[in-house]
Amino acid sequence: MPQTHRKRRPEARPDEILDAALAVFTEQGFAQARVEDIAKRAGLSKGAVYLYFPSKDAMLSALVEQSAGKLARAAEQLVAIGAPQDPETALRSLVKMLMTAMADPDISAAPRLVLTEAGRSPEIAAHYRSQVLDIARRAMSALLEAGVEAGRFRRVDTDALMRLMGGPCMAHMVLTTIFDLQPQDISDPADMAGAICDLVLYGLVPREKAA
Amino acid sequence: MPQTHRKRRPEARPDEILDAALAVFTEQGFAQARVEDIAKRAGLSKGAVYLYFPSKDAMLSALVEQSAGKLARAAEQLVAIGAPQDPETALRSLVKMLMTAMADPDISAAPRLVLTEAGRSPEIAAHYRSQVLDIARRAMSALLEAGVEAGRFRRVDTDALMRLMGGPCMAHMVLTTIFDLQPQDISDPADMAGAICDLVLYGLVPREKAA
DNA sequence: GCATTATAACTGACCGGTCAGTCATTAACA
DNA sequence: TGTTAATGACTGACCGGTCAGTTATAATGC
Repeated sequence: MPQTHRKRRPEARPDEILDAALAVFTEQGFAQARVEDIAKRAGLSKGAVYLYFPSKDAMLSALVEQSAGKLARAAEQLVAIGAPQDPETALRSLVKMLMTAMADPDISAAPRLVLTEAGRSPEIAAHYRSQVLDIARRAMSALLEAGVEAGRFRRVDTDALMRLMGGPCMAHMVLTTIFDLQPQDISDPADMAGAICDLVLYGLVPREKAA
Repeated sequence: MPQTHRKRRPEARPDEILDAALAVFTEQGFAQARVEDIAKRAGLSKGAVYLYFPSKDAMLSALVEQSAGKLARAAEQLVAIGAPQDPETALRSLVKMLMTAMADPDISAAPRLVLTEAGRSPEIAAHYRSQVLDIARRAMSALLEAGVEAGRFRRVDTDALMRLMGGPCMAHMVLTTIFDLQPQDISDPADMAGAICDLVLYGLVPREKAA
């Protein structure tokens, strides 16, 4: 048997397995994904996977843990830098970033898994909630406060604003990845982000006719 | 009635089975739900279920088919009646209805199943897309057009507006049912709908400072 | 009315396939 | 030679779907 010299790299294994797991979970969904397929893709046998993870569920948890917060922290940083100078531009950048991220299957893979699997696993839900939703909420709250302070924003409800910005991004993800709408059927994420920010910033009712 | 052994009621069976299926799917998720449990809950044996449905998948499809469109048609009707007279109030009513529906676990059960299972079953996705999304889009488009005609709304992008109204409702559903946020952790759906409509109608930027 | 036959609703043991997780064994090093 | 990484055949549980058999009800004959 020709020696595949790809052995003895225990340090790198966990990440390799998680990469493979993300790919297979994304392609097949968690329940349909077979551990053996994950192992194959990582260049291992099934048994070896169990040297690094105690169960299939643990792989999902680790995956969520790894990717959860990455995006939220990026958003947090973007707000921290941009909001004090120009809250409006910061808001636009934030939505554009989020929308673009959700349109990218690689980036949205983990949130998508959470969406479909969190109902089955309360601990994943709780983890995601604290690691992502809470961070995002803090960032949005800070952004809004900066805008209000600067007299650029009305003092509105943080949660309403958060859902108004986050909801459409989630919708974009659902439409493209779950309902499988193709790019030609759906607006470019950056354009959509722009249109949504325009609407939220300036309102549906014309300015000259404000009630 | 004297006969507690309620048997032989073939006419009522399919609906009884679907009711049971919805309950079990909602509690356990589709993959985890056992056909035998559905049968038990419907007061039947597993075999009998297969007299009425050819497969477990068929039960899910029938369920989606049954409930899909109900909400969309209600929305369509609400718009058809309200939009010509007062587009702004119609929009508010529409969002309130949607948000309240998504906050009710019984009503949102089917959409939630679609969200988690559509990725696995392209035909369910396609069906939901044509029966619900397309109807909703037409209604929103008509509402927007009526408002523009009446000079009450700016002419904005239909899809952006749709996502801006639908996204937060979906978010509400996800937060309450998937992340299991309790009523005390989250705004009342009607209040949230009001806050969101206020924001979208009048914009985040104060009127007196319009750019 | 009552007995007999026919029919359709229903049952639940069973089959076949799948797959997470285990473990005896082997290969690769030091 | 001892240790560690890795293998993959195997186990056991699970569950969707089937079907031979059972039972309630209706139809028919007398």
